[in-house]
Amino acid sequence: MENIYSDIDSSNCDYSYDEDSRSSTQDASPACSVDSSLSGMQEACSEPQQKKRRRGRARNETTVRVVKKNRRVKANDRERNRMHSLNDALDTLRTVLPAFPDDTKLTKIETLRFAHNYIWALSETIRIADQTKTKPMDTTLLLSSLGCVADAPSPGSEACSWSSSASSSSSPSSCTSYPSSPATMDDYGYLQKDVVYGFHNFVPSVY
DNA sequence: TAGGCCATCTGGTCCT
DNA sequence: AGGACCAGATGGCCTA
Repeated sequence: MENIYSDIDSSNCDYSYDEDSRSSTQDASPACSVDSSLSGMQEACSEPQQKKRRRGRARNETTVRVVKKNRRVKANDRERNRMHSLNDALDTLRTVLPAFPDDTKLTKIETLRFAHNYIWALSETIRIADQTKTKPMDTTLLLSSLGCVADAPSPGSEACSWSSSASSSSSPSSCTSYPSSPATMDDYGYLQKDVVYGFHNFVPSVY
């Protein structure tokens, strides 16, 4: 990607990033040390030799560059914080999702898909519970409604697998193909977890 | 070593 | 004008 500051005369003050260290944030250091506040950048980079030539115009150009650079650095900082907050939200989301036995951290896309399907599963649970209000709660029925085989063991057993006749109730649009879901999630390959149980069967969202 | 995931930078666009 | 949001590009790290 083109660096907007790459046209800066290196004999003057090289504000352009080192191409090799550009992407590493913390250690991404421009050739001319620039902190996020950019305070004192001009002073640190300007030299008496440069002050001599094309004084007025050069200073304007430099000022413009510094202003641009300042904005860019601030924008980068904001973007970094924005992404950090997004990651924090994902972490929070992970904490309310059932954990995998091997404690493997879900990737971002896995977290979103899992959450999506988990919500749908819980909604189905509520729906079935409402339907059977007059009867005592039946775990087997719930599991069946969630797509697990009728004789599925309790969550925690890896024997719980998708049934080919899952609930016909309305589900999120991306889940409409659940009834035709494969017996094993490996067929989708969305999540390469060896041990999947209970609600984890909902991880392989059909997108 | 290839591929997946991730963090970061960057410029464009939209919104306030 | 400046901030938020977004998507593309890039490079590092890790794993099969």
